[in-house]
This record gives sequence, C-alpha cells and structure tokens, in this order.
Amino acid sequence: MASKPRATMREVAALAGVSLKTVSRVINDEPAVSVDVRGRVLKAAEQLDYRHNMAASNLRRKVGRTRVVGALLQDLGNSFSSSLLRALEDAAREHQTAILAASLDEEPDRELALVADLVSRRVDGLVIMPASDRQDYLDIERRAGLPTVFVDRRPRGIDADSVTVDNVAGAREATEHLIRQGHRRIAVLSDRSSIQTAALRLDGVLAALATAGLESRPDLVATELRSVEAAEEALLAMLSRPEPPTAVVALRNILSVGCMRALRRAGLTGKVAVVGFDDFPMADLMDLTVIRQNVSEIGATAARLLFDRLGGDQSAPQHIVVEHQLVQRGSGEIAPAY
Amino acid sequence: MASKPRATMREVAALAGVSLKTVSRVINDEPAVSVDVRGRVLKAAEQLDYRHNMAASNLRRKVGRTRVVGALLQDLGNSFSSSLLRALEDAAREHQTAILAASLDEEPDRELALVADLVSRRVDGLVIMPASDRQDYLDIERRAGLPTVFVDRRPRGIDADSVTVDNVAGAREATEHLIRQGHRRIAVLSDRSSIQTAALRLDGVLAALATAGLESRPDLVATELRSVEAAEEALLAMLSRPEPPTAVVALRNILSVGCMRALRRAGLTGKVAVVGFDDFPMADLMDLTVIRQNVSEIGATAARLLFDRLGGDQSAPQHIVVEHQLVQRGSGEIAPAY
DNA sequence: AGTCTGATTGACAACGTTGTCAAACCATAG
DNA sequence: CTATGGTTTGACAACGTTGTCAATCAGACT
Repeated sequence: MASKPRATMREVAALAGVSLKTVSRVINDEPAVSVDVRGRVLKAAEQLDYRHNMAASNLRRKVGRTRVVGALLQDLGNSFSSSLLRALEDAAREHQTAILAASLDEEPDRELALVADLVSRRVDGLVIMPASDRQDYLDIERRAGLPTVFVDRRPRGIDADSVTVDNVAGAREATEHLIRQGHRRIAVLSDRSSIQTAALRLDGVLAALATAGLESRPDLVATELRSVEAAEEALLAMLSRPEPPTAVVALRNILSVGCMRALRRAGLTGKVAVVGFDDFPMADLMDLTVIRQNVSEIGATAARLLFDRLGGDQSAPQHIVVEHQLVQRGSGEIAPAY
Repeated sequence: MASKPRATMREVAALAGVSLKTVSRVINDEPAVSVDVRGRVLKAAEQLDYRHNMAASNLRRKVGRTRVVGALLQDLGNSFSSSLLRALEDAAREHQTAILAASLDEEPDRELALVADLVSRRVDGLVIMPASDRQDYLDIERRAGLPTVFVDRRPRGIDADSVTVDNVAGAREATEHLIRQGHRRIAVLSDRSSIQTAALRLDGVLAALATAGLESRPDLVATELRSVEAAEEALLAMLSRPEPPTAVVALRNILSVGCMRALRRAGLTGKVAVVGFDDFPMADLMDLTVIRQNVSEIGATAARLLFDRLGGDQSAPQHIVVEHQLVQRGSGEIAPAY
C-alpha cells in the first residue's frame, strides 16, 4: 500500500546503464538504437514497471497534442446524449483520442466552467451542445487553435461548425401528420423555451397549425416542461378539461415518455394520437410514431468535422443539417376519437 | 485562423513587468502579492488571453493530481452504462474531477489497451466494469497508487474494491416469482456465458428451477445472445416449437427488449409472462416486471469508494453489494396460458 | 541615522520528457 | 595503418509550471 512513486526514464536509464535519451528513443520506437541496448532498456523498464508519462511528453513535444477531446452534452444519462457520446467515442478511437465527457444540464454557468476546465487541460477539440445563449466567449479559444463543433444546436455570436437537424421542419411535419389524420385539437408538450431546439420545434408546430387554419390554443400548449413527471401532469390536466386534445405532439424524448404515462393513467392509450420528437430505444414497443433524428450520424458527422479541423482543414465553418425522418408506428395514425 | 500559440506565464510576466514566479503566485491566488502588482498581472493575463496549463502545473507540483478519473464501462450507449456514468459524473464534480469515459464492448484487448492509455495519462483513479477474465495485470498499477473500483462485476485475480448486486439471488427471485405464478416451462435469455454477470444470473435461474423440481430444459435456454435481435429471434424460435415456454426470464435489459419484440411479433404480448433483469427508462410503459438494480446508487457508491481512497483511505478492499428489488408491473404476474 | 521586522519579489532548480547537436564508435576502403 | 562514412549514443537545453530560498523593500523602532 506504500505506493512507491512511478519510475521515470532516468531510473530506467540508470538500471540499463544507458543515458536517459536512449531510453526515450527506445520507448518511442525511434530507429537508431542497437538491438542489445534496446533489449536492456526494455528489460529495465519492465523490471521497474515503467509507464510513459504522456503529459510530460506532450509538454516537451513540438506539436503537443493531448489526444483528448471534450464532449459537453446536456445529460449523459439521457439516451440522446449518450448515443451521441457513443458515436463520438467510436470516431475518436480511430484517431487514438480519448473523450472527457460532462453534462451541462442546461446550465450556462456550468458550460462556462467546464469549457474553462477543458481549456486548461488543453484538450485538442470540443464538441458542445450548448446551454448558454451566446457562445462568443469561445472565440478566443477557437483563435487559440481549439476547434469547436456544435451539435444539436446552432452556435450564436460565433461562427463555428455545427451539426443539427431541421427542428422547425421536423416539428411541422409531426404536426401536419396529425392534422392529416383529422385532428383539430392538438396538444403540445415542450421543454424550457429558452432552449434553442425547444423554441424552434414549438415554432414548427405553431406554423403548421397556423397554415392549417387552426388557431393556437394556449390551453393546449404546455412549455417549460423539464421532466417526465412534468409532462405527465401537464397532459393529464389538459385531458381532464372540457375540450381535451385528441392528439399530442411531444417535442422531446422524455416528454414523449411523460405523455405515454399520462395517456395510460387516463386510460386513453391508443385513443389519443401521439407523435414524438426524438426516437429512443423502446419507442417501437410502445407503437410510438416519432420524428427520428439520426443520432449516430450526427455524432459521426460532428467527429468528422472536428478531426478534419485537427487535420488542418481551414475552410469556412460548415453547418450540416442531418436528415430527419417520420417513423410511423401507430400512435401517430390514430384518428380523432371525438 | 493563424492560431497563435497560447501565451505563457513568461509572456504575461514580461507584459506586466514582473517575474514569472509572481505571475504564478497571482494565478494560484497565493497570499504574498501586493494589490497593484496583482492588478497588473491580471490585466496582462487578460490582454494576452492567458490560460493556465494544468498539465505543466501538475508535472511540477508536489502532489500532482490530474483530477481526472477513468471510467471504463461496457457500452456508453446502453442505458446501464450511461446511467452509471452519470452518477459517477455527479460525484466527481464535487471533487472537481473530470471523467475520461470509454466503452469496452466486452473486449478484453480493449480493456488492456484503455487501461494502459489511462495510466500513461496518469488518471487519479479508475472505475471499471471489466471485460477480461482476470484483472491481475492491474495489481502493478494499484501498487503504483492507482485506486481502482470495480462495478457490476467482481474483480478476479486481484483484491480491489467492488460494487455489485447479488446477481444469483436476483435471477433466482425472478425465476421463483414466475414459478409461484404456476409456470413450469420457463425460457431463459442470457448473454455470452463468459461474462461474469451473465453466468451468475444463469446460475440463479437454474438454481431456482432445480429447487422447484423443474428440470432445466436445454431447448428453453438461449445463451450467447449479444443483441436485441438475437434475443428476439431466439425467443421466436422457442415459441414456435411444440412445447413453447409460458414464461421468460430475460437476463439483461436489451434481451428484455428483444423478448418484448418477439412476443409482440408472435401476438403473445400479455399472454406469456416476462421478468427482466435490469430496469430501464420505458420498462414501466411496457408493464415489464423487472429485477431493478439501483444504478445511481451503484455509481455513487463506486465514486465514494474511489474518492475515499484518493483521500488516503488505506483500509482493506470492500465488496459492497447494493440491494436489488423486484418491481411488479404486470408482465411477471401473468398466469400460464396452457 | 541605523537596525530590525515582516511583507513582497525574483533567481534558480526541478518535474519527466523530447529536440538538437556533437561525440564516440565501428567497419570498410585506401 | 589511416581516412572515411555511417551508425549509435549522450550532454544539454527546453516545454510551462511551482517549490525553495535568498534578496529587496517599506515602515517602525531605537
């Protein structure tokens, strides 16, 4: 338990009877080392349990890459963020790069703090699903050579790469789909309106309603819903009012879950139509019709942009919009009950 | 785009007209600095966009902690791993520690490679859900002062802290629950048998069957199931045979999903009883009865052990077993149909 | 004025590694 | 035997920072 400090190249060199620099050469597989010296060094390193110190190495190297990128996502526990992280990881692995991951939980302060932390750790790049209003504070870091790719949300106050979906169009299509089934009283469940994606999706829903000549009914629009439970309660309240909705658009995966729970509690599963935004692992088992974002593709694309930048790509920032898709599974194809 | 290199303390010192060491003092909030010097330094640092370099700092410091821990989990995209990661993150944040996360995908080689990588990055500690048979290779690292906590699976060939559930008991209870409903032909869906948890859970099922005087029927035991699809196909095959199962124990979350899909395709949802091992976000909406592991508690406990060790705790390794729970939601309480 | 005290500041070495360059070595050719 | 040329090796500085310690300074006291 005494925890002896780790051996350094200096100690390996002493044991092998060579200079420190020769050890460095062996460890880094540089060519100009005779076979027996190489053998002696490796043996000494083995005996002392030598482990290369990447931090020291990076500090000294000319082009010191840490081979770490930061991933600042909304909530690593949510399937959207975790799927994204997984896609990033797979891409990063191909570049021998590790990922420092953290959750922002829609808190701008945490975003600032975590970016500062990652910068002081000198990560090679950043993938961020921002919680803040404006990201102009990142300009300094980008100019200092920190490539940054935005995912899920467009950057504001700064021109940087982004990978998003067309949230307005997706939400519009979800709504139009329900309108086509004959629905006129369509409820909307949305997240905090300060969140860019939430606002855009709500816009899309309202646009579709307006186009169809349906007045937007405040009593059927619930926003600022931050949890499964909040969505559940909000929808339950709507369902118990005089003119209940015959269909629901749930604008985020956890809101879809709350929605399904509410319908079940009200005994209305299969009676009230639902279209959700975001697909998730079990959605098919609940017959849930959704607007699916291809999360793997979003992640892979973001990683590609990032590593292209790290490879020296200096071209203008790109804003890639990944195709979404209406996946019909039944819940969205239910006709109005009354 | 020219990406000027970041300013160093030396440059800040030059601009502020003080020595490098004084800048260091200001940046680290050390006391013995006069107010006006402090002001000059901060202004210079601001002007040059100075960012502290943690790697260099750690290298020099006496007790150089990187304030990074590694989390080697099975699959960051799976809800079990991602929930665990989230719990670890929350605990780590309280210790101003970041997390390097990676997926092992049940590949022992990747485990070895990732551990080596994390060691060379000098992470302060390690949380690992191992993919390998034996982890004796970690002994060297532990002796060199790398605290290691195992989650979900017990260590083998090495004595280190662990946080697990009682897989045998959990699986036994799941099976007994079905037996109590009168089931005699109980199918089992299990993962690769080389995976410790899979093997233990299967043991638990077989023990329960044996105790109840039910012979284990090879035609109702499917192992080596690595995906939702594999589970789905395996169960579908069983259901189409002469003596189909009247109940199923699915020993992992994705296998539960495959199971539910198969039942739905066979038109047997609600007819065949199911108990799953592992809860997951939508399980309640599918009426799925499960053995729930308290994943947040597992993660929080693992983090507590780890940070206790980092705080100097030298006591004997602990093996904490977190309570599991049978959550009845309907699918497990269905009586045999024939 | 001279001395002391405590606060402030800076010079220098060191953390573990790699880049640079010159020295030492070896074998072969003349 | 010496000159030549290539291969192998090591001394030294440097990366950006902090620990150590000594130097300087201002003010207070004799």
